[in-house]
Amino acid sequence: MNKSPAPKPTESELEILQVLWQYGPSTVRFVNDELSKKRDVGYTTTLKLLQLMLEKTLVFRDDESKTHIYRAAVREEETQGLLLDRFVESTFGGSAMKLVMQALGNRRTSQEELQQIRRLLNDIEIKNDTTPPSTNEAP
Amino acid sequence: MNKSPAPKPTESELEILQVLWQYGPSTVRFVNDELSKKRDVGYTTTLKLLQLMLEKTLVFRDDESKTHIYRAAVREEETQGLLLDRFVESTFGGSAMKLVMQALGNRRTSQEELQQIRRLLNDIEIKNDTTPPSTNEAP
DNA sequence: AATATTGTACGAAATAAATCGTAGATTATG
DNA sequence: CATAATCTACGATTTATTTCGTACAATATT
Repeated sequence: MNKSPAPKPTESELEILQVLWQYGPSTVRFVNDELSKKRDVGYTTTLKLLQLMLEKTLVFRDDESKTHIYRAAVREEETQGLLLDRFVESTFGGSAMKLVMQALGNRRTSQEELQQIRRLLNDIEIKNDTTPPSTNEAP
Repeated sequence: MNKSPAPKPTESELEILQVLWQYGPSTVRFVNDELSKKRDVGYTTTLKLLQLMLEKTLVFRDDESKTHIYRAAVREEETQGLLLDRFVESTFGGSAMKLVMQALGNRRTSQEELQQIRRLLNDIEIKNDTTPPSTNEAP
């Protein structure tokens, strides 16, 4: 039923996806230049990674012209959500709350950001009131 | 000046730390039994891991008696914070906000939990008012 | 005391991920 | 047109992590 199996980007692949998400379809050269700003990577390394990602269907590519163009095949939010799940599981033993507390607690968060979170909380509460829980009613 | 260099637990080491954090000092046997509840691990695998962790000083061990007892050498919150930083960096391009939004947004969060977060936000605001920003004043 | 059980040490294989070198094709440039 | 620059393909190496087998010591059991 589902077209995509379950792509699971590695650390390096993530880095590449970040670039593609941020700048849109890009050449290997461009991606590599971006990565190089942060750390040291060889061109062929990036190329290879992208080729592997193509097989995993983490990216699509347009090989019309000689210089291929790669673009993300997975959506940012979805992927982040997936990784978040993994992370919450492995590091916080499954408790998203713990994570949020840590993220907010051990970090200087600006007034503006706090405000933003409040708004988000309000939105969520409204949704909770409006659309009753789909699952989890008293057992 | 600093006694600890910078321990960076791997995925498997994390799992072990979780057990040690949760149950306190434990034998290899116990840790292995716990891990085995979730997935399949051989006894010597766990043993080896713990020995490696000992070298990395992720754990201490008491080898008075024949059966050694291991205990976590790193604190839960600290370690989680460290991993959180890495994760925020690699997955959310450094934006803790984005992460919090995702964690709260794409997840059914209970009324209680929301309440808890509100309280936390209040606490943080109070601290912000009380103790002016240590860093980051208008550049 | 002999044997079974349980434990540690440790090398080495299996796996996964990242990096790089080289070959050969295509396009740009003098 | 010849040569340089740029690009892809792909095998092979390197590095990190996990897993396991085997040897041997200590303890418990019969």
